[in-house]
Amino acid sequence: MSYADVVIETRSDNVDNFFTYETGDLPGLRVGSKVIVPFAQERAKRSGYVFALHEELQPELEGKRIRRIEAVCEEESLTAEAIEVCRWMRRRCYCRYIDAARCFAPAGKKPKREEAPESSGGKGSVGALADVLTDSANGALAAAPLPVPAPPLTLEQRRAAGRIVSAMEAGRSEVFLLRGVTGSGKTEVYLAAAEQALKQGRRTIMLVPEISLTHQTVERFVARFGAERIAVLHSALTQNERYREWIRIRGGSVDIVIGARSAVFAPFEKLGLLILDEEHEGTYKSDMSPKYDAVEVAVKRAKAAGAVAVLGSATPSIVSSYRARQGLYRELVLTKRYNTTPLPNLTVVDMRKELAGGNKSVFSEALYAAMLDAFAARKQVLLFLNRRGWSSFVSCPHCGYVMRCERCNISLTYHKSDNRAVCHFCGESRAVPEACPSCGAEGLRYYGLGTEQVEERTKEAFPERTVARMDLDSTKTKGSGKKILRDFSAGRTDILVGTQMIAKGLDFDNVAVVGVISADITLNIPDFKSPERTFQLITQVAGRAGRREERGSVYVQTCLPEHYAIEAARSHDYEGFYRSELYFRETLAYPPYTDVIQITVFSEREDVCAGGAEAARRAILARLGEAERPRLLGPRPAPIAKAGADYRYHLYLKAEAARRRVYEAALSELKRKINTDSAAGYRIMIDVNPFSLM
DNA sequence: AGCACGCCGACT
DNA sequence: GTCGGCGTGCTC
Repeated sequence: MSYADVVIETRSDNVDNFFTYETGDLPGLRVGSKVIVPFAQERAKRSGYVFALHEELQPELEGKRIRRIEAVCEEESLTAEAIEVCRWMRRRCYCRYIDAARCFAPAGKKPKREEAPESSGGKGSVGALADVLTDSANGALAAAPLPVPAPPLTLEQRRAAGRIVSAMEAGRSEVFLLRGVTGSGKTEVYLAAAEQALKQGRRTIMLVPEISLTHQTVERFVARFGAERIAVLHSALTQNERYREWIRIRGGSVDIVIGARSAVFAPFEKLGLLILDEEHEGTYKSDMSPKYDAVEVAVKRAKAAGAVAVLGSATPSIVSSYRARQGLYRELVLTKRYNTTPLPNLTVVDMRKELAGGNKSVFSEALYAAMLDAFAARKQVLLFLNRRGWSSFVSCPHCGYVMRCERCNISLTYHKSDNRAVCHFCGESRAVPEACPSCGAEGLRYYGLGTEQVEERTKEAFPERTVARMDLDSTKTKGSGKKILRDFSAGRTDILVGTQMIAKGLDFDNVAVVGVISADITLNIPDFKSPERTFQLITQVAGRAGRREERGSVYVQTCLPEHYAIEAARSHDYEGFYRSELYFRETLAYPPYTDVIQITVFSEREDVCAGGAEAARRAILARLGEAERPRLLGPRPAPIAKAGADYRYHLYLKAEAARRRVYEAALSELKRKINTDSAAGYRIMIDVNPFSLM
């Protein structure tokens, strides 16, 4: 007799194990098969996935009723390699088998009625792709692009591509970390690798942080390989289109999938290559359950599929660089800019000195002068500030009262456009009171800069120039973001003020000056990743200055000019930054030396929640030992994100990377115990290395 | 005794 | 999650 271990489709937290069924003599049944099975006393049949096959019945099941698999659904079945990744995801993400399997399962809904088969591709691929490209900022579009041959590569590019290609030729499953300064031609290396995969009859997954900001990369893949064999997965696809694309990819008529985070689960059978562009980007971390990191999934999937992974960035994450230097990844470096444009000249301006010298304006003297020069030369200027709104907090100058969100306990940002104080965490807003609610004094004051205010100050300082602003608020209506970028690209705007939205991926030809209005905002966020983010953001936004043969200039305004992140960004010194940062990470027990595990306890009742969090803390110490005490932080109440949400408490555990399995065993057991205890009144969630510690 | 209701736990 | 089993307690 032959048996299959099946993971059943269910929403319940209680059911996260294998159920053994007789296979009967179903043709095509294998690990990964989607199957239809009877379950419990239910009338309706359930679906599930085969995780293992065996000939002998497990001894503990002797005497139990063993039922039979009713059918196999071949067209929605997964690969054995996907199942292997699911087993890993369950441990790493503290999710259930079925949650991991659902990531690999067809996205979207099966169309109700089968439509007549469309000729080549269908709207899901080429048509929708054209939509994305025509909507793009620069408007360039490729209707039926003809394959473009590869341009000659530089020596560095050839070397990097050569090492990837030879690993692929030899069938070695390796991970490459490709560090290349902005403009060094990483995309050509990706294309060379994809060409090799194609030559070997294997498929490629290309991940980008956000599809709408990466149309240029997409266009180059389409130009090189043609649209018919490429599927672009993007948010504009409908549920039906999504399903059709999944089937099309699985059916083998696609060689290359390009998409955001979730495309890492694309249902390829002969996967040969995974590319992650801008691998340091936070968008690779899922914000929904299961909270996977697409970089980790890609590395795991490459190993399971015997494929090669290429992680590319100008500023690789500290974790990835560390792994490379531990020998887990091969490091490839591109130091020269493709078109020999020199790196921009970066000046750090000490804003304390400006203030001491009587300059209270938004612009340092140096930035102001550089802007005047740029305009004289008919050039454009980008001004970057990573905070939207008018001012970062509203405070009483008499007693120090600060307006805070009642639910989230974070300070409210004043937005002048709608004259309200807004919580950037939950979105709630309030009018600013006439008098201080604390001491009764009249006249609350606005402190700290936001893009709204920078825009207004810029208009005041340069009244003869046109100024536009691009941030979450100015791009809320559909198409407005694209219009802002089009106007700037076409030269109809002289100055573009914006948040990190303007730092990424966009290529402008005529920008001579980039001003970072205040680098301190990102630097002062109380999160261990803030120096890393600051270094990456400055490096990225600096990459927008100067194109072609002209050298751009960048002015970084800060009150902390001696900070190592600022200093390293100034001298384009990735190595120096890496060394300093690694030292702090080791001293303070942060990644890559540990995993920061966020444990969220939630309940309808605050006292139950607080009690549950305390109980969880004690259970962790009991299970993992008192030695963990200094690595276990909290519990403390979490900011509440949305109306009607449960009360939430956070615990953080800095878990030694070397003992990962020990933590996985202990915490998954704890989670299961609590979440299946119907009397507990609270539940827990676990997020490994969360995007933010808020 | 007969039945409604709610909680518990198994589901292969 | 879902359903049946079973214990409790009310009603006839």
